[in-house]
Amino acid sequence: MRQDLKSKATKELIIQKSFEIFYEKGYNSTNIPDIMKETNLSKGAFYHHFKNKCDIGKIVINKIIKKRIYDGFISPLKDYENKNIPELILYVFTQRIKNYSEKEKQLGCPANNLINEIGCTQENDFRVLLSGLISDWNESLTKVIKEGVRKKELHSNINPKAISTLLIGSFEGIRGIRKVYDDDVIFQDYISSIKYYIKSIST
Amino acid sequence: MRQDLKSKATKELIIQKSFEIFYEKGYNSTNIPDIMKETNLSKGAFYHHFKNKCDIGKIVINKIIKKRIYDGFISPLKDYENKNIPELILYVFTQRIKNYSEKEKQLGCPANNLINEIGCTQENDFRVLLSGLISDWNESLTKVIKEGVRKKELHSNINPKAISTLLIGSFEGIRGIRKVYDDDVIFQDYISSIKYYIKSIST
DNA sequence: AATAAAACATACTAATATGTATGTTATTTA
DNA sequence: TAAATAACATACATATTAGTATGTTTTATT
Repeated sequence: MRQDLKSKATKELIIQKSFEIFYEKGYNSTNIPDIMKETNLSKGAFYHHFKNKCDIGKIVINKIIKKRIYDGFISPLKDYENKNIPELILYVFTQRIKNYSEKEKQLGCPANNLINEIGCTQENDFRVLLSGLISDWNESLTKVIKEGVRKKELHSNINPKAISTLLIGSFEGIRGIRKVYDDDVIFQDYISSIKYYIKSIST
Repeated sequence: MRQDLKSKATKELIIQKSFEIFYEKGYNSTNIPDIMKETNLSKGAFYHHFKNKCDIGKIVINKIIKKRIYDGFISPLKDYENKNIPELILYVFTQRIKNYSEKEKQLGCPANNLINEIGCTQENDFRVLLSGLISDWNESLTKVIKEGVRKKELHSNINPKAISTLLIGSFEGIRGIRKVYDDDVIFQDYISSIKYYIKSIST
């Protein structure tokens, strides 16, 4: 195999497996041997491609988690031109929850898990990356809410940024709390409230 | 010193210091030597009073964190007889945030930190204890919201349990997200939205 | 006062971790 | 095709940690 392709493939394998184990065990409880067992490669391979655990942590955030938030929450907001904004927002925040697998329900949101576990304890780099994820999401959602106001589908006296913050915060909070339950009651109540809430800010 | 008093005092010291270090470093990253350095006692003292780390973890939840939630969120709801319910709820969910110290802003909510870090990864005991904290809180708040409906201070067509879930979830979510920021914008937006939200469900 | 037991302290074992140093094999390049 | 280098594997040095075993001191009991 060509060396550059092989190197790239190995790197991506290690990054992907790292993400999965961080997601399942948390960042601090994951160790390099754990990761490399999953890749069927040796520790030498890891340290050939990455500096250390911190290094892979940041890369996982930038390559995997960032993309997940983009694909799941930002991208679906993009083509808001033709759609009813309140419906679009409701869809994004409830349809995903309805489609979560058992594993995703138990393990919560990868981004939120990292935010809560290492948001403030690890070096500052992590904090900046993680806040960047939320800020990107928040800005995209705020833009859509503003567009909803412009189109008179949302009340004009609302605070778009504040609403965006509440939507994102409540979503992440609920996904966290769901982790300690073994049923979907909390999700159902959340969806019920979000429906009501979005209705209340709609024209 | 009397032996039973001494024993009790030592236990309480270890529990309190454990809570503080769990809060600062997270559960998984805290080790017994870390804790005992803070108490100026030896490791032998720890294992004399507690079985292991898991044991102290559960005790910290039951003795410290449970009480914090009770004192901070449940107890203030108790004397709702004489108060306006929407105002009381708004007060509980915003006043606390305004009074948080820098440390509390950076470190987030002790309960939510544990929920997100070890909610599903550790043994089932933790999950049950942590969900119990949220359930107790949720039930107390739901009761108050129902009382608000009865007193016609809140709309009759709302879903009290769902509203309670959204309030708690958003609060915890926001406290988590705040950890990766170094300013209070996210709190201000949250407070703004919660004010608007509570107004929207009030008569 | 003598004995027992609780409250610790110290020393140690065993397991596990990170990161490095040094091999070996595959690929590239001159 | 030979030298160089990248892509790994293996072995190791070091550190850390949980938990135990066994001391010593303090308090309680008889």
